[in-house]
Amino acid sequence: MKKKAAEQLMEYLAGQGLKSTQQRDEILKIFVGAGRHLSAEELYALVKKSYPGIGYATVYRTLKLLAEAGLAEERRFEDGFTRYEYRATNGHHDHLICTKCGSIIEFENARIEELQQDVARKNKFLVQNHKLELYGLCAVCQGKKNR
Amino acid sequence: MKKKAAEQLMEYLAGQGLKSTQQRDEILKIFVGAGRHLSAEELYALVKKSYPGIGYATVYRTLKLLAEAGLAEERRFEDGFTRYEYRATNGHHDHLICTKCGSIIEFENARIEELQQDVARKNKFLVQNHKLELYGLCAVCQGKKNR
DNA sequence: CGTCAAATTGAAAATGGTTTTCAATATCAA
DNA sequence: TTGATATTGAAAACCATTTTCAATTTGACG
Repeated sequence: MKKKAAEQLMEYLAGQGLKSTQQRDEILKIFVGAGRHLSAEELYALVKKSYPGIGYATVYRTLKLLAEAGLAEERRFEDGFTRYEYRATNGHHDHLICTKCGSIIEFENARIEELQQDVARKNKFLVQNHKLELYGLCAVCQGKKNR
Repeated sequence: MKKKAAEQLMEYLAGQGLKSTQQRDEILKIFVGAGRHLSAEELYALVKKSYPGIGYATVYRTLKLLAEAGLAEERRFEDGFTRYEYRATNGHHDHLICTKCGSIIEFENARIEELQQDVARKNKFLVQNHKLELYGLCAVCQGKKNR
């Protein structure tokens, strides 16, 4: 029984006494439709096409809003700026990030998660969330010659 | 046969045609002495005590230099700014980071590393380095009441 | 030892991603 | 409709980090 993203946003807004706006709907639609990790800048460029009047600030604000609403996840990789990923129903996952072309592959590994819990337990640490990123070369980029 | 940090820096500088300066020596000494992850700001404050004339820019520049020389490792956690860690002889390790007090616990887990390689292999990905961070509450902070 | 080109420094200005301000506009409960 | 309140876009502000630039150090060479 998956809830539609638009619907989920609506509920969150209502619950917080916030308002539904054209901009928020449009941004969410494009964000979900993109189906990949987007930076505020990339999303701004995309939204601009169908909603030319959109402002940079609104994209930033909406992205944070979506994160609060549980619709987006904020991620900071090593390239300096924050990216957001649509939080679909599929659970947590980690990333393989190509340092050459920037492509991102997602993966999940239950055994690794368990081992993480073991480590936390040994340190009497209560894990709220975690981040695992493997940086390197994707299959395509390994083939290319350097430089 | 561990090499002294100061010596290692000297060698790097010589090899690169760079110069040894009082500031660099002082910064390195304090950095190594601190024995923990430091942001540029924190290090600047520490160095200021024994070398009041030090400039912010010099600390930033030296930190990058130390990273290039292999003496420091650059890390970006989720708190917005970059921290540096003295790269001792002990190998790679990952982090448990307390979201309340900011304390950092290091750990190593060979089995997790192996599983990461398995994941990479399955995706024909060549790992150059990785980052694993568990965010949550340390033992001390779990005891405190909220707010 | 002096010289002097080249590297380094500190202060201040610049950068660049992100956030805030503010006046104008849109939303929505009544 | 109205009115109180949230939202928007543009521009300014933020803030960690980087760069600029004139003055100062460093170190190879004579």
